[in-house]
Amino acid sequence: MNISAASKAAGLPVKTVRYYADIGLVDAPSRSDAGYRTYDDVAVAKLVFVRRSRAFGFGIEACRELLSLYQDQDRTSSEVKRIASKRLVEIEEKQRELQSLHNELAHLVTSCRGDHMPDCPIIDYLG
Amino acid sequence: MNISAASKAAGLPVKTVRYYADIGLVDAPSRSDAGYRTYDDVAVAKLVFVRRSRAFGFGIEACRELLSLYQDQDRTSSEVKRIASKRLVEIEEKQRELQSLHNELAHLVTSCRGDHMPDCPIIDYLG
DNA sequence: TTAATCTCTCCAGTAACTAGAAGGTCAAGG
DNA sequence: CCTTGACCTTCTAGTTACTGGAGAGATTAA
Repeated sequence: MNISAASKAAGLPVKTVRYYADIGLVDAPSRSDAGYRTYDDVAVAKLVFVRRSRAFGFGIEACRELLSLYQDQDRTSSEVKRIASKRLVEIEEKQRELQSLHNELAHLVTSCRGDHMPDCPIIDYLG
Repeated sequence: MNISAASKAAGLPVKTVRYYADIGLVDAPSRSDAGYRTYDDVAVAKLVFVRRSRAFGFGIEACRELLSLYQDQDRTSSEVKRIASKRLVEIEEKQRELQSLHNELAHLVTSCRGDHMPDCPIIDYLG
């Protein structure tokens, strides 16, 4: 498989596939005589794993840890759970943050008449 | 006022105060004989305005627009409301995204036993 | 053969700062 | 007068996770 086939199979842009090997997140693929990267199903599976992990918002370093656990037959589920729980806490923190932003901003937007006059509670609040 | 006093008054790091002038978000301050930046209350008020806008998650370009409306006696509140509403929509989109992430991840974390065994629904889901 | 489509590497840019280095300035104390 | 420490200056580079593009070589189909 050349890179574009692997890219399609993994659901990642070609550039990203190359990037993940560049930073050592996945193994550097073997090369054809012409220097083309060649991928097999195992390599693609790892790329898919990373894509799904990234979709949960895990950072590259967390993906690195998860991927290593994925490949480790002797892993314990507690290690995985610890990493996932940490991400969950981050998500919850972000949710609270956004909720509070939303409350405030929604209030301001509602109270702004949005007409041709300059008076505006949003600007007043910011200034 | 030198930069550190302005920074404290505005509630922004010194580096950020310099940065905002570098990118033309706020006016370049006047300089003392020695080349020190000097700030007055008006300049500080604008920095505070930017800090509050950024706290709502407005991007630099949005801050630029808001700041210009702030200083424009002939603004209409509808322009302000349009920008704020746009941000509100972004926040809501992000909230939905996080909610769905949270649902999925919380489910996985709950169903993972987190013990010394390798079996793990989180890893299974990712792989 | 030739044109289209891959692929390669390398460089630069994105958002919004932040860290640090090297060096000039200022006010207070001895 | 001198020093010490806090402050200021500019400049470069790093952060996250890619993404875009240039220039050049490889492969494939007609």
